[in-house]
Amino acid sequence: MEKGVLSAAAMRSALFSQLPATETSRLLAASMPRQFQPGQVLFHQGDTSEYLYQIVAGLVRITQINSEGEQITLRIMRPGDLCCVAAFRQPSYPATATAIEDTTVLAWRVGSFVALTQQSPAIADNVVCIAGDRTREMLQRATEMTGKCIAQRIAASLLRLSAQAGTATADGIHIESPVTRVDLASMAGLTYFTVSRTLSAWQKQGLVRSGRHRLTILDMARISEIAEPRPARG
Amino acid sequence: MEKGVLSAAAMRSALFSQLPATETSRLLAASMPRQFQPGQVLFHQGDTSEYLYQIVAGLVRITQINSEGEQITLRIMRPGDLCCVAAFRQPSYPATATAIEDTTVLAWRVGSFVALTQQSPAIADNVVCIAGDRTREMLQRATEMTGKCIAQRIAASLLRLSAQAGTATADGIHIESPVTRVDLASMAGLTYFTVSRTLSAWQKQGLVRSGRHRLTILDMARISEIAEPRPARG
DNA sequence: CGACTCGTTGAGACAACTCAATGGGTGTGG
DNA sequence: CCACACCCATTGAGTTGTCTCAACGAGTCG
Repeated sequence: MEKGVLSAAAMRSALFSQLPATETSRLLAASMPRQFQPGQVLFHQGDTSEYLYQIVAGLVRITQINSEGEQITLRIMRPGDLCCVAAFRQPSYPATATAIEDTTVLAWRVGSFVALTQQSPAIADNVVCIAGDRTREMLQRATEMTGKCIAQRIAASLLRLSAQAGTATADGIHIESPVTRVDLASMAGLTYFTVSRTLSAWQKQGLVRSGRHRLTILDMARISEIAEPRPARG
Repeated sequence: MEKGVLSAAAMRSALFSQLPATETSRLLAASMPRQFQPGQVLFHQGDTSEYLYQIVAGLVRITQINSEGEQITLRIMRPGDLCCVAAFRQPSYPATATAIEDTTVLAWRVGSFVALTQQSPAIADNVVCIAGDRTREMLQRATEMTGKCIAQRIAASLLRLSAQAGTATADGIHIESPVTRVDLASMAGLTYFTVSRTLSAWQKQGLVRSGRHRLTILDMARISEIAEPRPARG
């Protein structure tokens, strides 16, 4: 990918949002473009945090190992997302990031990135926004996981997944190849089998269309309703 | 509480950490001390976010309503904690905060706090640190909840609770009155009864001492081991 | 066309939930 | 000072729902 295209793509992101031109160029100047192939790991859980990544193209799966030794998919990162806010001022990465498509990122050394935020209130402000957003999402996720009803957890994970890795089509939201129901299961903290059963049932009801390596949400409204039975207060 | 004491207490916190004197006084000048009695609500989930709070004394329970309509305890906030980072640049509070002891806070209007962070890189830096920390914690929590084994979830919640609301005694970590096993159940996403059963079993093994409105962790090491069976990989 | 992989489905086991009843502290009023 | 009532915690029995494991079916690739 060419440098101009790369920075153009990067600038449509929360990190670069509403930044004065000087800050934008400082950020870009300090960044290093890097490429990852599917399966390549950007960083491992527990590694000393050296780099921050802004995803420009591709898809990245963020996983954590739970106490039973299973890989839990926390979220899918897409172009525009900043990886990983939780490591920002921490000694080590809290999770593992794996490219699941050909992925292009801008990388910053943690030290230089911190220096930039300290020099530029505008950048710092954007980082704070992103961090708040991410915290809120994880808060939400932690709450969702406490629900007893499995269908709700699957529906909630499905919504999350569709927002993070879905593409809109005529039929509905389409979730493509590298993201399988294995991801769905590991996001919802369930078995494979249970997810498969639930999706089968939903398919019979016309809520989703599910197949080999692909998944389409046909009736977004009802999936949302399953995830959140009583329309959220507030 | 007197103003001097109040600010002295506030300054031993992540928000004020390593702040130049000018920033400290600006923060303090913009703050308003407020008092809450047990049961009083600092803010409700879904309310427009008007204030940020730094807890100076007391204890605050952060809860969220899950899709089944149950109150989930997300964490307990203690003196030094900043409430709530997740609302920082968000239109509404993502959770409800309730005082569970007589609680003193410093409050900032969101607008003036944002202005301060935009003027002061040092403050912004601290906020980012706090947000990163909180995100990491919730990330961890979301992962813990995916575990099938109930004992692990209870143990993990117990550790979290003891860190957030425990006091060290000769016997072990003591978790006192306003935090009951109802909290523990709602943190772990379990029923009352299941938590009670598990704690009984642990009491027989001498891991905890559990009673009316009080709970002491006697064998921290083994509780940790239950929470994290295979010592976390690095 | 055959081998392989991914997804579905079924039967049985087991663990947590539901609900009800009992036990034990704590505080109050006689 | 004792007895009662109340609240919190414990325990038990039955039910439900997910997990485990195994076999089957379908789609994909060579």
